[in-house]
Amino acid sequence: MSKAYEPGEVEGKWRAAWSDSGVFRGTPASGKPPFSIVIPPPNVTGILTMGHVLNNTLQDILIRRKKMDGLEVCWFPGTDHAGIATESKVERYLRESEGKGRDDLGREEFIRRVWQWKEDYGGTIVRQLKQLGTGCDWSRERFTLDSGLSHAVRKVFVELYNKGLIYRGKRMINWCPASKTALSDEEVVYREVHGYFYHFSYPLSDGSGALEVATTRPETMLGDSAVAVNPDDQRYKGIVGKTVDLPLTGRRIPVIADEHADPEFGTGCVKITPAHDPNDFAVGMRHGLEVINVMNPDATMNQAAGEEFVGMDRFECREKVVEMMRKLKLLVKVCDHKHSIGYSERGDVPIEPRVSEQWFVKMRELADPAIAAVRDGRIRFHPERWTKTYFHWMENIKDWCISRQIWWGHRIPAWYNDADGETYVGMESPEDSGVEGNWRQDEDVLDTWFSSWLWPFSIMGWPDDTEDIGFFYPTDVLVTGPDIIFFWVARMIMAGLEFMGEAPFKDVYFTSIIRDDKGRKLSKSLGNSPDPLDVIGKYGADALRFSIIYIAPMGMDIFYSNEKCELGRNFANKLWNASRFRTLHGPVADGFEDLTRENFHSCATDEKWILSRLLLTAESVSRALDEFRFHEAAHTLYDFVWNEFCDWHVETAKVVLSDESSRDRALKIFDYTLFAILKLLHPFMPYVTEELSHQLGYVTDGNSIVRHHYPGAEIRDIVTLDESLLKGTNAKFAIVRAGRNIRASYNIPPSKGVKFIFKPADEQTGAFIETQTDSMKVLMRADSLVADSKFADTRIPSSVTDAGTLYMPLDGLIDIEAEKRKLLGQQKDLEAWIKASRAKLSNPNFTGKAPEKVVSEARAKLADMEEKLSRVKGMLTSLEQ
RNA sequence: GGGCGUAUAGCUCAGUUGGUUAGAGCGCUACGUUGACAUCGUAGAGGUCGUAGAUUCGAGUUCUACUACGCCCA
Repeated sequence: MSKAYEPGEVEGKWRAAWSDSGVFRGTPASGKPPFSIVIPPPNVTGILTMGHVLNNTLQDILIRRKKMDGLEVCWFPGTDHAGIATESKVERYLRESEGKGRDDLGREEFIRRVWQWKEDYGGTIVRQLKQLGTGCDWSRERFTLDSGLSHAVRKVFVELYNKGLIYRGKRMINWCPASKTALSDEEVVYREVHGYFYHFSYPLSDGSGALEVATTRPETMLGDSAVAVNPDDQRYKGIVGKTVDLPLTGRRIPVIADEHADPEFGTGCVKITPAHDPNDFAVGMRHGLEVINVMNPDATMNQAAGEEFVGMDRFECREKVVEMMRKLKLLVKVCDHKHSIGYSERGDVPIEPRVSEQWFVKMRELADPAIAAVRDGRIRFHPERWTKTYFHWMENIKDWCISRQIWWGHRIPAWYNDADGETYVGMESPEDSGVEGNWRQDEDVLDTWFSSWLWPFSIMGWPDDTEDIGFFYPTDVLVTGPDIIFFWVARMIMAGLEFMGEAPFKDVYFTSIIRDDKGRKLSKSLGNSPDPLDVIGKYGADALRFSIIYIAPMGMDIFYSNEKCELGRNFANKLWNASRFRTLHGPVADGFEDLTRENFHSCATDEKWILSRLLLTAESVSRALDEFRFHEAAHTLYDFVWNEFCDWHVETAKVVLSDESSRDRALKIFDYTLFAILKLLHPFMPYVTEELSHQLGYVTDGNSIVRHHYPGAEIRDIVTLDESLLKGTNAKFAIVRAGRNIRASYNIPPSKGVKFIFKPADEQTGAFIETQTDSMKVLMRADSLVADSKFADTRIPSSVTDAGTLYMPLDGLIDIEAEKRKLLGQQKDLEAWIKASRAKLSNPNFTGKAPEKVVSEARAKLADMEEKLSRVKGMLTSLEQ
């Protein structure tokens, strides 16, 4: 074995082996209980991000662990067509490469090009996921535009339409002028911006004065159809019913009374632009006002805005309007104003509220069962607090605008007969269904999420009654980011309940959000998103996986930097070298996997200790994983491997391994423990654990560690836990540390052997330590270590520990002052402790009200400390002489 | 404006149902390294747990208010 772990050489080999052996292929008829996960489908145009790394590592941990638990696991992978994102990305590409846009090519040709692009570049993220080591069932990979999934989309559309839950209507929607399509409310992101309040004066037509209105969007005045005042506003009592001459337009518009006008706000007069503001639209509906749309779909001004504004961009027009009003002396004032405005998530421009005819899903009816499913615990969120966000959204849910004015996606299965105004909605076209008439299909496609919300069952072949659905639906866990709780999680729950009659998953784990080490969100434009493939190249996939889980606390943001992967790399290397140590002692021990309780009883104390610690670690890891505390499981394993197995067991094993009479047993215990460690770590670090289990001979050629059982409570069938043994071993380690400490403070080189004398604090400890001197001598690099309960303090270097006092007699070598300083420090600490402890124990409230156990422990501890203090004082006295 | 979250060592974070004088990793300091590992070892320095109250025999942990920062919704 090489001196250091080289991930590059190992990863490709096992990736191919896992794929060739079909170890992750789910088999419905296996007779084992199922465990399934559907991947949150990444955008087909995307490349792997750190967010994907975290999310998919977590899923892989679940999958591999459940596989090792003996379940029939299946992880369904696939990609999402990502309508607007993909369409604009490919269009940009086409414009750059051949100077042609969407409209130059026409619908059919453009779609053909997008498919071509998808074939050429769309597999990138899938290849990258494989590099991460994900145990997906790639034979079941799906794409949201596959024919089966498209069939499911049409089926759902038709069913909901027939139930009256999908309707078409003219509503005010969020319009993205960049992508020129409608968006759902969820695709609008609000941003705080510095803007201005422009105060305009609108002259009353009868010449009796003017009304002052304020607006943040002067250009919309060209579409005003009224000025509203509050009906209770005394100031304007006599004015309601009059008209004003709308400047710049030559139009005359009414003054109306409506609750929408807030008397407290500004002048109490508000201009009403029904075509360009959702609130104004509602006012317009109430009062039957004209809806005057003054903009084109790209947010340039149209004919209705007036001849001199036609073709201007809305922001350019804003300046011109303000300038013209100023010249007319109708601009009263301009004030700074901070407010939040909606931006298109995709187009990154302010959205334009726009009245248009769109398709909607009525959500109320679908939401209620979905609320109930989370409320009654059929679905559990982790961390639980996300249910609050979920409930709040679900309880105030609005209808979902699902039509998009783009070409890449599922075309809406609705046809119109212009002759008679009929609408036909069906799985197939009216022609194919034998419906007479002259039909044209709706030009629009559906929101991408309208296919994503079916993912957990469309991926399994729905609406056909497939074997996969029977066995793997509902899935077990969903792992995703909290940022798509509305877009995806909530809607999937609704769809699952509506179409399958059963929630699509039982547990939802919301991942942390990854930020850079300065706390900023990772983004392409900031250039602060590390490429996971570079990281894998530099540190290895296992290092990246382990590090990111290790630093990802549940429900909190992660501050990530590539350097943090050193932790995982060093850990993989540590594991590698512990294994390398093992290979230097010969081949794998016979029957190492079948340890019995009899074997355990014949073990050395150090071996009993490591097996006991292994048992407790395995149980704790299993518990943590059951409760989705991945980060805690990673910490538990890291600490056990590094601080217990490597620091202590490997060192003590050197003693028993060098003795012929204990060597075979020692190898067997070592192999049992090391293999258990590799199995426990496998879900986190699949490559290095697979490699090492083969190199060490724990797993045979052609097999995989993932087919071996995940260690857990069954270790109790072998190990008998013994509190006094665990406690004694801790004392032993404390004494070893004390010995190393004395050596270090006197600069004794490791090559120089020394003698130690140990004076135990009590008989029990003394008896235990006497049985441990062989291994302790090695750990302390001592020529001799004797336990002597009668040893009298003298002027020699020493260290006072809870378990007893350790002396290192070395001719003529003692720094009296340093020893005294050390002891005086200890004395001070002990006296402070004892004082506080006595005060506590002399308080009748404490002894009377605290649990008996706490009081007796405090008394025992005080006695120990007093005993230790007397030893420290004794040492000091002897030094004074 | 409403909701959620966070605040513990220089940095990033652990800290179970309240019960020893609060821990880890990284960084830092000193020493060391011919046998698994310099991607390492041994030892060490470093914190009045955001502020102010309350409950309690006892609060990093529970409650209230406040401050700061972050996120979501309108």
